[in-house]
Amino acid sequence: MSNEDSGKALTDYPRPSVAVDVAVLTVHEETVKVVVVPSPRGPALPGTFLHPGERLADAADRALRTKAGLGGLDFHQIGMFDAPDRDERGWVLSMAHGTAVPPGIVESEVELVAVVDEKPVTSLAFDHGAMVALSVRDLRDRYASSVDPAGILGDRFTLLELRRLYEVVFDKDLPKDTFRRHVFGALTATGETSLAGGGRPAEVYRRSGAAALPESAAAMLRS
Amino acid sequence: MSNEDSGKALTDYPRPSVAVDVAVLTVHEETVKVVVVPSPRGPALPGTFLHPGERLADAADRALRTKAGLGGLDFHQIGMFDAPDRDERGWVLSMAHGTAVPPGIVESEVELVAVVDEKPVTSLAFDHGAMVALSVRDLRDRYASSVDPAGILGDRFTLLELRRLYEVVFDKDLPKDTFRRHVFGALTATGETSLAGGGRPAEVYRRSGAAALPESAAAMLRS
DNA sequence: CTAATAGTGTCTCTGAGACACTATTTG
DNA sequence: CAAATAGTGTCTCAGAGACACTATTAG
Repeated sequence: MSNEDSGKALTDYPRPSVAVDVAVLTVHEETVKVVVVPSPRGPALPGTFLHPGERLADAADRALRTKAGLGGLDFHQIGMFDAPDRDERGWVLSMAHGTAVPPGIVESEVELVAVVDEKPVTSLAFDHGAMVALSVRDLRDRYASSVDPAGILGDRFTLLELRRLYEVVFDKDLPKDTFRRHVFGALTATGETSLAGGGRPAEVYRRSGAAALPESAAAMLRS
Repeated sequence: MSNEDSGKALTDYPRPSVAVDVAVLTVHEETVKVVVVPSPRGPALPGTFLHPGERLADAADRALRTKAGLGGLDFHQIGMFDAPDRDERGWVLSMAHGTAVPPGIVESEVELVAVVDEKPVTSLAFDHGAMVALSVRDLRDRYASSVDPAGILGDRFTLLELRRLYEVVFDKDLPKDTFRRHVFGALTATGETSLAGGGRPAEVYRRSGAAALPESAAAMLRS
């Protein structure tokens, strides 16, 4: 905020309602998907109004718990959507948040909508489609500088699983040997192996610490 | 926003005041600086309360015009600051915005505070110091992918001027030949020359179109 | 054995960075 | 002329990407 508006007191202006909406992204069946919930205007992102004195991230958490059965995620602010006519019910600002989760923790009755080319394939209520688009870009930015920071794969995974995840997130094929050399420094081998592939067992890795990727990895991922 | 909160109407909740604050960055005398204005709590970013039905960017523009004599800039949302106790006068959320300007357009009576290591050297009111820090990071992100997108140098400049600007923004020395090869593709020669240096005249360039930099430039700039 | 997948040695070629040389001005 | 700055040719070395080979499983 600021110094006061030359004599205007805080209460002099009508205030907007402030809401939060959350784009919960995941990767399932080789596709980026987003959690949506039913609303009178069709599928929408889970959201809620901010309660008095509440933090935005707490409101986001509350919305996710009550509407999608998801709790304890960490949110990123994506952008404040402030078109005065974005909600016919009145003046409502909404802070869009983004997060990502492993597909397994989304309950089966929660609906997932595929996201292709940064756009949900089903059109969403309000300006929620634009929120999803920005969330996907944010996801890419974060995945370009760190190995699976949202833990979509959980804490143990093979290089094949990791590469498939990155191919879906960045929507491009990635060569296995080059990919391996780019991410290897950010991983720690667990000693375990996985036979999921059907051929030679794959080493199982976990993220090392922050799992930071070199700048060169971002160049590879963004083409 | 979202589907309504199960029966709660829009007016049922007390609403926060919503403010905007703007970190106007510039580069002057080899230093990143930020525009501050006086406030009862000491130097603060220019800001104001959002008027009914107003867009955040319009409020930001209004704050800058009335408090710093700057208009028509383009703003980037930096983050919503929402600590319930961030303003003792009440519950005030503030959307921090960032922008950058050529030093020449800042009127001489407007105060500039140097920003070192992403922190203003003078402590600012409220959480404005944190807003400045985030704005500097945003500035770096934007300058890493495009040539002087905010036009701090105006539309014509020599490579020396451009390199000095980037050295200040990224706080590191940049080799002249390597720097030149990284940015050259994003520039168009004007045919004019500048004698500002005192030696051989320097070619004057302008940004070509979007002036997008290659990914490799980001790697150089971020070390 | 074959098929399938995992992992790596190695080659090539690009290009980033360093160095130094040439070019063009002022005094 | 010397001094200062601008611009570039060239060398080297790292490393990205491609290819192909070896490794380890199942059947």
